[in-house]
Amino acid sequence: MAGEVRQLDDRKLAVLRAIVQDYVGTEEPVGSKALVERHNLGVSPATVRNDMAALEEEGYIHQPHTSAGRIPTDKGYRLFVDKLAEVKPMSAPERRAIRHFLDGAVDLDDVVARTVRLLAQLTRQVAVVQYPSLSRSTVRHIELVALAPAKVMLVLIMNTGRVEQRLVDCPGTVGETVLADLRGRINARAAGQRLPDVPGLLEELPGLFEAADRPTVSTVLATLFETMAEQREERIMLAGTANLTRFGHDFPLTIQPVLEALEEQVVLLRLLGETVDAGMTVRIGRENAYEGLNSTSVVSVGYGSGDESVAKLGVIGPTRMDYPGTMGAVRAVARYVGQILAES
Amino acid sequence: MAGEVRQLDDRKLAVLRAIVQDYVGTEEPVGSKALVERHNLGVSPATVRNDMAALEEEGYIHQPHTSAGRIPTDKGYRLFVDKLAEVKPMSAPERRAIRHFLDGAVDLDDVVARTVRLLAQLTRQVAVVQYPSLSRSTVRHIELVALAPAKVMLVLIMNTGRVEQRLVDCPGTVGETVLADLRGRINARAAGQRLPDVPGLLEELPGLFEAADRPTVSTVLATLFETMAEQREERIMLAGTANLTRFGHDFPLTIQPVLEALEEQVVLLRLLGETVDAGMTVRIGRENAYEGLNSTSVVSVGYGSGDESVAKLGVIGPTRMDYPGTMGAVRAVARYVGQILAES
DNA sequence: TGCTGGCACTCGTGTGTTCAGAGTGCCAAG
DNA sequence: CTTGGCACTCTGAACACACGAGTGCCAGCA
Repeated sequence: MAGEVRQLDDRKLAVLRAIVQDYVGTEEPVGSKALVERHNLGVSPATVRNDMAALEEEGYIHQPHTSAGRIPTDKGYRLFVDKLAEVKPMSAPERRAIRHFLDGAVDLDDVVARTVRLLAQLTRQVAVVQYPSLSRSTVRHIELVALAPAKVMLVLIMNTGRVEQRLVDCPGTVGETVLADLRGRINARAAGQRLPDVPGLLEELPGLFEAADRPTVSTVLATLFETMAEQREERIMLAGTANLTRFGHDFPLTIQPVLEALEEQVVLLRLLGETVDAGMTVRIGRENAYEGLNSTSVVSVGYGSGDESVAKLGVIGPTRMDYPGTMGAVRAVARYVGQILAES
Repeated sequence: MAGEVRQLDDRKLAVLRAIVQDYVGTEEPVGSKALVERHNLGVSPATVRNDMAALEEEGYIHQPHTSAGRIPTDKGYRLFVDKLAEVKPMSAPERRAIRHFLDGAVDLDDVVARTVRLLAQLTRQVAVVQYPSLSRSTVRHIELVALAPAKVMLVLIMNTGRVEQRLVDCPGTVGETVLADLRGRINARAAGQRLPDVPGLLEELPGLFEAADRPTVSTVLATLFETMAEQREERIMLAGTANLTRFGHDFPLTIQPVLEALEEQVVLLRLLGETVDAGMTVRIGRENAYEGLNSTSVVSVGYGSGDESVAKLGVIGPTRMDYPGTMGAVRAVARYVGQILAES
């Protein structure tokens, strides 16, 4: 079976590249003649036809019917992305525009909202941005406020600027001194720690209080842990669904499952979750686990303040998309969001 | 010009009603023959034709081309909704299902999320739910927490269960006693008041403090007012966009502007804002101010805990929709959400 | 060995025509 | 005012047909 992945010579690769580029541009099957006209390959259509036959043999392209041009397959796009395309850097004016647009953000919500819109606009596709994830972020401060004799408000502030609050009904009256003590101890241990580590660090805390106060302490802690756990089911923001209308000819069939997928936060989260931490991830067509997205490609990447990624963002579009341009836009936006987060 | 709105006799109205019902069901222009067959009108097709001619004359129906059936116009739907249709109450099992589904909600976000999903599912259309509006809601409690010598956290809790928080950078160090004093005075005046009224009530507050503390007090108040004002630009939740695929034949053209509208929170807010406070509002086709929604109808209603509405919800669908059913679902959901909010 | 031009063949698309059916408007009679 | 009848209109489906784009194959040439 050594021939399975036969070596393709340079010209065949060039032909594949040209096919992808043309098809992405015209949205129509591309034939040998048009190909040599538009790209100067230096050979005749007949030669190209031979190469095309070979490419089809290997499963990189495919023709809808005899006597039609060729269309790249998922496998063809894959090869294109892996070997034949380079991420197209944004132009200086584009970079400036991105920077400027994101700089205007006033808070975390606004950063995410602007990012997702920007990404949708730049790529003219559906953009998805995950809120900076709690499980990756660390505790900046935890505040406890007595609102009533047996009611405490719990506020959790994270390094990403995100704030979560919860009302706690305590089993008994809570003294201000106990509360202050608890607040101090919690912050001493938890501040600066990653959320998932916090429960372990606070385990022994109830034991340090008098028996009478223990139920209260436990209740507060339980709520705190619950808040952290709940929030790990993270939020996502979406934009550019109107771009789906430019999807293709066989509209309703393609678009409906996509719209359904987009409404399911869980699906989107899993989608982004598949992003490899290190670099940009491209999932093409059937490579996507969710079958509603089998005719789409997902380009995603992690972003974060500093060097580690706290969340992910990406775009969803037809497999027939401009990969270099899309990847360039996604990378650029991720980079700038990271900077913005680092600054604030 | 007395003839402009000529009186239509009962049978003509019955014919209009039948046309609307049939067209909504079949999505196809309805002719005189089919009409007498499906509804027992007790007259012949020829008679119906005469009535149809009259209805067309008055602008209630319209035929796409000669020798085609009739389609209701916006004006026809309007008459149907106003005079010919009754809101169709939900069945007992449906009501139970709604109740049960909403009862599972754990917090405000969850209530809104469940509501919007439920509404989309019940009506098989796009559902829109506005978060309980701050401008209508009242202050339950305002909390000030000293986080650092010159940093105060401001927490605003509303009767809807919504909580907003803001960090305040004070011009100078803030004493705990001053803070406690301020907290007390703010709550004494603002608690139970409607958000828009609060600034007026706290106007004179800085004057009650010593000159040294006034800058701090002013800063805190300014932030508080800002928070309230900012939040008045309210949030909206959306579901059921996948239902747009069932929109019609001439797909992309119709759906794109709708998707665009749905992405603009501002548009949606204005849309819901047009809801008349008292009862259910139905905007049909061109009655909608936003032209992207000219071929859709919007059914909306206010909801709230107790008797006054704190926010609005509704659905967006094709003008060719089942008005009685949709209105029934919208009304029922609004009612139950109100109950849930009142209970919690 | 590999490229090229030529050639026959395939097949989808667009155009034109026909035909049936649904629906209408009008009219005269009940 | 209602009804049955009738001639007319128009759409949509079905069909035929020609066109052209595109292919595969082959023989010749570097």
